[in-house]
Amino acid sequence: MKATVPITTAQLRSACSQCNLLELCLPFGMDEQEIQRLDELVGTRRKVKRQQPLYRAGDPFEAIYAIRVGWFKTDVVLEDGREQVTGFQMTGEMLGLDGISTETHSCNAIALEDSEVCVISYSRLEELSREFEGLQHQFHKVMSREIVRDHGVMMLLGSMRAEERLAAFLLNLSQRFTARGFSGVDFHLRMTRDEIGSYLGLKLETVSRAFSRFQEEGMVEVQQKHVRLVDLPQLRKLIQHPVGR
Amino acid sequence: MKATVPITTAQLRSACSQCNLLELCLPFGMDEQEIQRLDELVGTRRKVKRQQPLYRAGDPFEAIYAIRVGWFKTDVVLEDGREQVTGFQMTGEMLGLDGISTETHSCNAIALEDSEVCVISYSRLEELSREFEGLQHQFHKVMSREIVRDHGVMMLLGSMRAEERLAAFLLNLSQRFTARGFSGVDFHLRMTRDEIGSYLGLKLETVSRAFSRFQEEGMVEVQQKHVRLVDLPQLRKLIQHPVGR
DNA sequence: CGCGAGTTTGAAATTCTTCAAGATCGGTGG
DNA sequence: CCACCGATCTTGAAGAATTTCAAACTCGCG
Repeated sequence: MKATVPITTAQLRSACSQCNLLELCLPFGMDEQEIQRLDELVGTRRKVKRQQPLYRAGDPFEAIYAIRVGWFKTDVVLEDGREQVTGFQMTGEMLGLDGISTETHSCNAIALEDSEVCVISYSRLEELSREFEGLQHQFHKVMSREIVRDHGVMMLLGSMRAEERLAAFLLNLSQRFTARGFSGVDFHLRMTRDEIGSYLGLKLETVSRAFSRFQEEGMVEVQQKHVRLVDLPQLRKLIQHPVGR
Repeated sequence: MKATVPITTAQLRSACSQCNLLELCLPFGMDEQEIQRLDELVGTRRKVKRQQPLYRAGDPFEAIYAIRVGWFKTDVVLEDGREQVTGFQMTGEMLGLDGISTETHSCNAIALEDSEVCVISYSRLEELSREFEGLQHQFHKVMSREIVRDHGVMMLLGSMRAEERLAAFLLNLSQRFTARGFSGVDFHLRMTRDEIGSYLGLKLETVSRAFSRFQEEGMVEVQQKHVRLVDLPQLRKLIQHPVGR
């Protein structure tokens, strides 16, 4: 664990105008001047240690969050303890949109590794997006994208079998890593088999077996959390032409 | 099939200010004067016959829709023909939010019975919601509610077994019928077993069997599409205390 | 009255889960 | 530096849930 380096307030304040996540984040589509105004929107950053919550179901909703560095999972927990992971979020992605509807967060957001987020005051965001068409539009797109993503997950959970689900999951990660300039064929999973299983509606053993089968078939190389996608086309085929249906 | 009655343009134009769906729809939270301005937002209504699409995946996105009367399903279809129903929408609910993100609809919206929707120009909605805080806020809530709903469906698909899924589905319908002033214990399903199955990630036979079991246990009375929920508490218990886990 | 779409039911097949036992990894302390 | 620990992961075998296949039934409608 790194020692915490004291930082000044100035450092704590984010500058959207200088952030390299610009195109992935809210400011996309705004002009330079507008983006400068955005700096007032993002009040502070916040660090969240591995396994710690950024927010919890039931917390009052005040802000949404843009991930600067790190990984999170969001999950919903039933009374009887069953957990459903509803998503994994990485650098450049948004968290907290679930809270707008009831002004209370409806899921937990937990850091999968030491992470840092930009805190975006929701009331300020609404104000500013009444002023800037570009911001408004981009924000709506971000919300809509989340809805579309969720439909994809429903497809996965409702219509695919175990190996297809895992293949789809890996391809999705691959695409997101690529979009952020990381390798899309060689990466490190931040989540456990159990968490993947929860997300995919499978038991951890089933996830593990699917990984093993992929490895046997020479599609991926897996060593615990490290994954190498050796045969992307084959993985894609797996989804489009599922065996035996 | 009813004969199409000729209607005047005046009738075709919706008047939000006079609509009895006010509290269920976008205008919620706006004052009277603001709502009058809304009338310019909703250009026209549109009738959609049973089995006909309101929009299809790939269609350019221009408007969102508020259902005045009727029922729809939204679905995503994979290349190999597998269909995943992503939702069932009834009177007072919104359709089309999926299109904002890419300016192209990402799913199909099909009428389950002869229906009628208010067509809400999206660009006008963005304009007006820059002007009216109440409208803006309500619109954001509607989108966020959709996200929360989707998380609920993921929970259902990922963590529940067949009978729990059906129970949750029936309770959800019950609650929505009640919210609209219809009976929440005695209603007519607009969708087939196959569509329910697709939504719940089950085969139609499994849905049918679950219905039969509920009937045997005296929780519901089913006759084809007609459903009577005889023992709501028992149905609720089924979700919270699933058997054998 | 019969047709067809939609539904129900049974029995066999399949997929996934459960239970159980080891294996592996990263980190910790002697 | 190495042995050990807990957490995580893998693998096998048995069991359970769901699907598949097949056949019969029901109901509204022409």
